[in-house]
Amino acid sequence: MKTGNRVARKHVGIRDVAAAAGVSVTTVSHVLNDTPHTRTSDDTRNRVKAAAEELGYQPNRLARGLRIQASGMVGLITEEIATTPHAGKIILGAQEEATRQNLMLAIINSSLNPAVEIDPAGVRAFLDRQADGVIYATVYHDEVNPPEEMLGIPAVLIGARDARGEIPSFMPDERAGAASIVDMLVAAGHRRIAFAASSVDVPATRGRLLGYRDGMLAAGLDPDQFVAAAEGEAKGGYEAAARLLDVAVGADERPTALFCYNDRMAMGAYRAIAERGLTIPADMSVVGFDDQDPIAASLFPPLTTVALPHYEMGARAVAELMGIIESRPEHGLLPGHPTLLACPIVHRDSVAAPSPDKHPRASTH
Amino acid sequence: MKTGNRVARKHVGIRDVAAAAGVSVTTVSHVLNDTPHTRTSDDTRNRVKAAAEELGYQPNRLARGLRIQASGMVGLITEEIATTPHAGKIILGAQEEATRQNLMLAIINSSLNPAVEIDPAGVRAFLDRQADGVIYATVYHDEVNPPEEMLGIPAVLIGARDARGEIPSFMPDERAGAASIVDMLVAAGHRRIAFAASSVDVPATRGRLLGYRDGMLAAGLDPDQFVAAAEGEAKGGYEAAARLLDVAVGADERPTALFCYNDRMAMGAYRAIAERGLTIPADMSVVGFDDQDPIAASLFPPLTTVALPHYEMGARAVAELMGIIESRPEHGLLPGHPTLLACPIVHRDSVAAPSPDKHPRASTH
DNA sequence: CTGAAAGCGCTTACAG
DNA sequence: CTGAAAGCGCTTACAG
Repeated sequence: MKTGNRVARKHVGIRDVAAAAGVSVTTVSHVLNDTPHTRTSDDTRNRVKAAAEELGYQPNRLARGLRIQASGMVGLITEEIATTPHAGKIILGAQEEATRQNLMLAIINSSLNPAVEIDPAGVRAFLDRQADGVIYATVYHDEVNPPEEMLGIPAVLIGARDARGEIPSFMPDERAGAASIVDMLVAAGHRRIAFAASSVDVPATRGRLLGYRDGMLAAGLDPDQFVAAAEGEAKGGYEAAARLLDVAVGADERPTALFCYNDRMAMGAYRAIAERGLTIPADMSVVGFDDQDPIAASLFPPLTTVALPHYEMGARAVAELMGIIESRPEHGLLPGHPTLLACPIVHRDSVAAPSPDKHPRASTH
Repeated sequence: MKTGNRVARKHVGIRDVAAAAGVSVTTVSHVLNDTPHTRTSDDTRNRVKAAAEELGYQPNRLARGLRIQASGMVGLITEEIATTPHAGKIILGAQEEATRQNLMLAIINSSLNPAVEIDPAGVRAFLDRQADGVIYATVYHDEVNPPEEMLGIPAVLIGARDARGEIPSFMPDERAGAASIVDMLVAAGHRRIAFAASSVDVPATRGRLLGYRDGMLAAGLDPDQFVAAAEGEAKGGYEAAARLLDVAVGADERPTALFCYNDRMAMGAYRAIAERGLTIPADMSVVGFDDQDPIAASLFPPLTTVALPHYEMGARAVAELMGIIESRPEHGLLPGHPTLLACPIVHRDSVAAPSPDKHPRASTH
């Protein structure tokens, strides 16, 4: 009993399966892995599978990894992003795609905020751990200089393009997203569409402003008339909205729709609008950007906004990484040409057609 | 050249270091790992270290793991939590503590929301990968029934206690947090402190209500007079606040402070208060719970609230896990007795002393 | 103080 | 169709 039970709970290895099935470990490996170019009699296969099942055999991935020189693990480095709201969706997208690809996702948060220089420490940590590839997700930068460590290995960027043009990347198409929501406003009948811009110079600031201008121009509208910039927070939204609403007191000159740089600004704008006795969306439509949880859905009324493709960036990044690892870059994606991912509009209740009937003067002008 | 360069970029192993230093791999291993009970001459040590440095040697963790039967990786399973706002901080805390412990953190999101039964799939995935231990983080449940897979291995729970009482866990001390913020309100001079409770029956609902009552009772105040329950969202906060404010129209009977079940409800309460022409905090102090980003800081005025110890739960969980792995449970923590972590107050600008001077009648009553 | 050798649990030419 | 054997890169008794 002493001898027998001592090993009873021991880990069952391929050797145990082989013994149980009365075959060699070679054969066990072949049938369990469906090794190509290998024939095995049905009888043998069944015996092996039954034995493996019976013993609850789980191949040791460490041993397998050592042998085939691949850990089956990819690393995700998030740059201050784990703390950033809803960037959890990048992690979620990456993790779920990793599972689909039979990969394990490990993560490291980079404390450094390099703006343009990527922190090599996280990359090295993953390399020490035999990661098969690495994803570096930044808060939205334009260009980034990846460290040397990233150049020799399968790598992909999220939220920033590689300045050297060697590493593939995925970024949100903020410009097109912004343009699409002004298109939507135009289609709803709005002509005086204001933009509460951000005063901080980040790529998103430029992209969304450009998109606003695209949309206005496409509709034959003046892209300069109703633009005010302020800090990209609730307070800034309040200020920008106040300025935009107060330039023209008359309802027939006032914007009928307000596009805010982000949802937090929209939150502030809601207040400025309420203070002026105006109702959303009856008197004023407002839209945001980010689909930031829990703001967008919690506002009165719930905010129509454009969503960032966080989940998709995470998922696409690991799919692409897997492609590189197996050296078949997805869709022949060109390194250095970042892939822009669509930012879809999320329709809620803050948009309505303008109501000229309430201000008949507008039509007599 | 052909022969020489072919292997130039090849991975450098312990054998290469041994050769370069003119010693055996045994010795290299001993000096690089500072193996206990092992003497090595300083001269040899230096040669080995220099050689390792020179060659840029990085031990292969897979090989090491296979040999010592420990992957150096721990798994974090998050139950729908990756999507949940600011739970990213659990991941962050776990990751940073893992790095401190020289562990790698891998994550899996559990799609299943079992309420009381934990999804074993994630646990199994980690076991297949030779994880040294597993952390399961739930959205706040009271008790949970871990699958058999978790029983035999180092494991810890976040946000829920093990019904069987075998797995250690960390949970926020919501009750004490709630009590502490009413204490604070009392200290600021408030006596009529209302509570906008949640109508959904989750542990947090009970804990926070209990804490409110503790605080009121401790101050000799009636814990039943000003309580209204509604959905734990902005809308519910609006409704509950409206009810609480309208019961007594007179300023001398109205609550002077409102404690909301969570920050989203506080967001709605802000609106109800503004609609009644009241100012925060001059006419009405309001506090929330969760310190939910970006609501709490974005409100006008910024909301004083109580924070959940997300980062700490993540960090403590991996520290405890490491203790179990090395079989020295931290502080002799008793399994089954969950460790309650403090929920600190985050002071912002939504609290002031009540202003009886504005309503002199109050003192003449 | 140092090293030869076994072995962790797999995969994979290679031979039969 | 099947198996014996080498080897992935380490660590660790054990011997000297």
